[in-house]
Amino acid sequence: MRGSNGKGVVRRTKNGETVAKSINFGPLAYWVGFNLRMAQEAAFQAFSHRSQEIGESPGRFATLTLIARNPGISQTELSLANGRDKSSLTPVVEDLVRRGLIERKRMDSDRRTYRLNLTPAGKKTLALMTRCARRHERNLDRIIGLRDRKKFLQILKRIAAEME
Amino acid sequence: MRGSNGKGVVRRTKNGETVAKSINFGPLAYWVGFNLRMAQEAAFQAFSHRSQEIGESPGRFATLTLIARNPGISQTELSLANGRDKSSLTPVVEDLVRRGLIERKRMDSDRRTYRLNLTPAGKKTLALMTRCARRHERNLDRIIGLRDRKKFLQILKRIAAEME
DNA sequence: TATTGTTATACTCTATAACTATA
DNA sequence: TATAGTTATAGAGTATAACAATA
Repeated sequence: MRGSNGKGVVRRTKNGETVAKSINFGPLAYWVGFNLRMAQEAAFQAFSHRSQEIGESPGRFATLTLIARNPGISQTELSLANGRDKSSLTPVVEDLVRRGLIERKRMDSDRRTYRLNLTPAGKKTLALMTRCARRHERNLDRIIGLRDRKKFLQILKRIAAEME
Repeated sequence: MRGSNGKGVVRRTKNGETVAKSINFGPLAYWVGFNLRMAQEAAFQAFSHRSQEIGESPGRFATLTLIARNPGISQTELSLANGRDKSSLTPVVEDLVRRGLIERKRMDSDRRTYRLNLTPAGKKTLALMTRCARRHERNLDRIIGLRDRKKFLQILKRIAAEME
């Protein structure tokens, strides 16, 4: 959430002036849906910036982690695992192969299917991104507070699982 | 989160079969960042579907609410309020004017600026969307539980405000 | 010179449908 | 016929930079 804090807007002009104008957010202020989106955008953007420092994107991180944890996973399984259509995965896999982070092997038992695995370079990159993610998580933990973290996570999982 | 529940993937084939394959999410399972994204996507998509029934998108809803609550707001103020660049707002405002939901008036004191206001039709549409959002919120409340709602909302607001 | 809003343009991420090759 | 993965294509949603009108 850039430039907004839920109560007002702070605007900075080019010559360094600061102009504050109070904005009424109405019901948006107390609705979970809106605040969930704002929180996610802020967190996602922060993680994006960290990832950029090592030349990767948040999406690549999830993909590499899933391949690392499920060696030999197929593209269809992978696309189901993160809830995207398999066609969306094609350019991602292509990019990761091109940059030598993963390798694809045809299955012998079913030659339509590819098995995906990390290369040593992919493992190295994943390790870098994982450190990056841990710093990000520490930052989130600081904001959330350790006492409430478990409950907060539980609720997020329930929303993802039970939303109609 | 389609097809995934954080532990496994359930896949339905065309002839009605169900194939379950267990997926290891590794650290993604307990990281707040990832689960925040999954929760937001699930909630956003559910709200999208509800909105579509009345022919609007979630983004239009926030825009209309901000105009309703801040009559005469300018486009720059509006774009700052929801953290987007003003150029992103141009096609949105254009669309809302074209469909007769808002009106623009040049300010007399500064003729570069437009004041935005809802038309009666815009108020009617916003009322519809607000009912739609309340149903969505009730669904979220059911999942979160009333006892934890306040705390959960506080944490979301802190993340949006304090994320680096 | 600075600001408001527009335009031109491009990028990311995603989906649908039609395709191929295999089964 | 059905499935794995690819291609072509399109649609949201967003950003940056340059611009005209106005201040």
